[in-house]
Amino acid sequence: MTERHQTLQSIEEHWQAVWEEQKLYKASEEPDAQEYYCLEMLPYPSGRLHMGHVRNYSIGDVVARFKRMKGFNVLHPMGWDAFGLPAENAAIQNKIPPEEWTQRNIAEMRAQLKRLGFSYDWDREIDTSQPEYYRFTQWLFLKFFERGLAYRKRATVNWCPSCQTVLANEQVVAGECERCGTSVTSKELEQWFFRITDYAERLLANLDKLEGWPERVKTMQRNWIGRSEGVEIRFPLAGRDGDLTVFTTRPDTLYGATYMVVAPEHPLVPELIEGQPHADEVRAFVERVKQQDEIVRAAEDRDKEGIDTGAKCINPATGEEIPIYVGDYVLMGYGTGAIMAVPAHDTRDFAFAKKYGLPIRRVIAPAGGVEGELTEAYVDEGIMVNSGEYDGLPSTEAWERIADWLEAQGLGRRKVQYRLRDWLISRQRFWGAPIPIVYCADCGIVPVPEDQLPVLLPKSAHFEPSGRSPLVDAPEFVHAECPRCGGPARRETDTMDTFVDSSWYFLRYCDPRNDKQPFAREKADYWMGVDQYIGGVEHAILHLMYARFFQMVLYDMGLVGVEEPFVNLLTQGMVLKDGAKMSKSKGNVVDPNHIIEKYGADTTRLFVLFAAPPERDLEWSDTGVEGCYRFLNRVWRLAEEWIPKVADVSPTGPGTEVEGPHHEIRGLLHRTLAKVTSDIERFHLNTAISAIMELVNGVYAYKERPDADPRVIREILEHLALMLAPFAPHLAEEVWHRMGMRESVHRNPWPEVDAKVARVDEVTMVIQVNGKVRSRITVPRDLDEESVRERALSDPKVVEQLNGKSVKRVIVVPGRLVNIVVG
RNA sequence: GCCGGAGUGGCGGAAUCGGCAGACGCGACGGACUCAAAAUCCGUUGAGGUUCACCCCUCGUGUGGGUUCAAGUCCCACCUCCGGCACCA
Repeated sequence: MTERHQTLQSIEEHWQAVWEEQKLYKASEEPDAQEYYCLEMLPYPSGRLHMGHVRNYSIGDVVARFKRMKGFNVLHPMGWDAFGLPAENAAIQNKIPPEEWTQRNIAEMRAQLKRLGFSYDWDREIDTSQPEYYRFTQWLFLKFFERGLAYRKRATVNWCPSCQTVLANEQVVAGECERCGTSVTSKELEQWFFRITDYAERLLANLDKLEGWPERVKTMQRNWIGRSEGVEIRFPLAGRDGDLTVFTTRPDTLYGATYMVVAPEHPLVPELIEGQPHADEVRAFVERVKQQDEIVRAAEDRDKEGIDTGAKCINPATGEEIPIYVGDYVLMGYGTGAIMAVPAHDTRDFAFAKKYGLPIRRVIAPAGGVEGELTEAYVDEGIMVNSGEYDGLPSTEAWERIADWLEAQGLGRRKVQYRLRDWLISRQRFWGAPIPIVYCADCGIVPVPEDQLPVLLPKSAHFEPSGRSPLVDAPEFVHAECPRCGGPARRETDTMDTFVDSSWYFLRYCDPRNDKQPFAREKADYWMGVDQYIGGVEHAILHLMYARFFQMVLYDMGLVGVEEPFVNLLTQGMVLKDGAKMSKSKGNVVDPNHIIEKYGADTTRLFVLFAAPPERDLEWSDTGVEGCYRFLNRVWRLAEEWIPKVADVSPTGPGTEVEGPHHEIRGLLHRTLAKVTSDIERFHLNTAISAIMELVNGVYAYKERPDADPRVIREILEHLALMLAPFAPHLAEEVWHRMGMRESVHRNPWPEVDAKVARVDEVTMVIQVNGKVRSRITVPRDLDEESVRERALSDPKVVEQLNGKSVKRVIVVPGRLVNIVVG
């Protein structure tokens, strides 16, 4: 093993050097060529690549190399999502500046990517933490600000006590910090937001147009956006002015609203309890609920709690006075923070009404009629009852009629409600793009003028976590001059969420060295949208929705010509070991470096492509890697043995006729080529590889024939190099050159299938009797149905099976099977 | 609870349209080469049955029904696992 291993190693490093020197993968805008933008999600420079990266980038590299050979002008870039917390944590722990730590990691990981031989255009490499990049992140912030899409407000926000910063809703997963897993608490703070909710409808509607996206991801985004149609209804307060507005998706149940519930944080609460006998108790309850953790309050099977405010309002449909409760199951963050409670037809209201002895009135009867007392809420559609003039109507119709009536009375209006919240983008951290804003005592919030960008991060800062940005303690950063009045001013010390950086990087790749603009429109027009985007499904909501939002805003600003950034999306599965995701805490991490060292880049890549289809999770297997290594060596030995013998031979090809076994092996070659081509196109990379393996197995048998035709073997070797090029680029290149080729195999066009050669002349057809396989016959491919039928019926095994029974029916599937139905 | 995806040999996985279930790889077993081993090459390998002299039979794709000449694939009901959302009114 060691000697051969040495050879493969030196092959890889040799070709990597050659490719780099020749800038083989450099992309430029060529108006006449068909462009293809192949993009993989850029990594965070955490230190070293993990197997998930290797898998992601191996898949992308197959696509890029294949499309290049197919004649496309391919853009295949790579860069670094280099801002982020780990760098700052490293600074705190090891006293290394974040910049230095980050650059060190980038250097390491870049070397790993190069060692794996991925076909990136390194001249387009970007680093989001460099001023050349983040000045335009800041520029885009200013544009958002100009358009009213970036704004500041005081709000209850998610706070991660460990990261010491606020988080966007999307970054809270099951009540925990997406990054570190710490339970998230809430804080009331003044923060910067992006008005993504303005785009909720478009973000949702456009999903239907994204035919190249997995249904799964689209569903996740739809759920996240959470559109629902309903009516906002004003309930007049009893015995005083004012009213309480609620949002409901069930106006048809209005007659069944027997009480109201408001969120503890609802602004009307103090007013409602003013002068009420139990005001102090209500106040105490509200305080207690507010203290509770978000997660505790949102916990699944938690008993709902509430208290009567003493205030009442009037149900506009029935004219009844109904009580107003404060309840912990109503959230201030959704709708109006108040609900009309219909216990008969809502499970939550039902539980609450039971607990506090509130009236339950059925207003919708199931189709089968009403029997007995309600034991649980009836939430389905039905026929209206106890609803005045609407009785007897189907509830769906009453929905519309009641909504009409409310609108006519000025008591309500139809409304579309979204679950999506605005994107909280400010972070109380150092290692991010500073928000380009200055606070002036006289002028207020003043944007930094474009010509003063970038707002640079100071060279040094104190990184002890304090719950506020380390920038606060960097006086040279904080002290500023007001751009408007020239007076003393204070610079914004929060930095931007790193998801802002990665929401437009794919545009920067189109024009990465532009120092005047984020990118030139014509370059973006040439390359965008991304023809194939590849990454982990964990970004289904976060990154993929933010990036879509950015693209839409930029589209509205006229900076780009397409509304959606990613035409086709492939979400790759995780890399598992022993059935679990690789993680340091489980101690099941396989370091790509070790595998590359032991087997080389080609083997490493081949294994992650072969062991599972890209979309599925991949179970790591050491012996599986061995198998791939064996296969590549098998190819290598075949080449070593035969290249000397075919050096001066011209290969068989279009127009050459060979017969018998020679024709057969050529047939296998061309059928393999057809399968590999279509398999790559539909991302069945594992079966593409297995097809090549089968071909190699076939050639191993063929080459042992005393009459093996060198011309045929030459044709096979050439095609083998071409087919392997996307999967094992180094070995393919070596074999290719050893056959005397001058140009790179990666510059060669993808070969064409010779359909005539690929076609099989004889096919084996299965003969079934009553659906059970009883025999097989070999027939000429195009034999007509009648003859097939005759041959099948006269087959000895079939005759034996028929044995006097009468043939009722014969089904012939051309080229496949015959089914004889007997009685 | 709602939404999405998946259940196939000892293991990873194949099977474009409803048409030979288990391609390819791993593992295992047997053989060749070798003084021996490694490497390599060649075979066998779903389970059970049968004089496996390679012929043949039965069963078999999570479970139970169904449609069909024919079902891993389509339909109905259910079970298990994974992912997302979850007091969203």
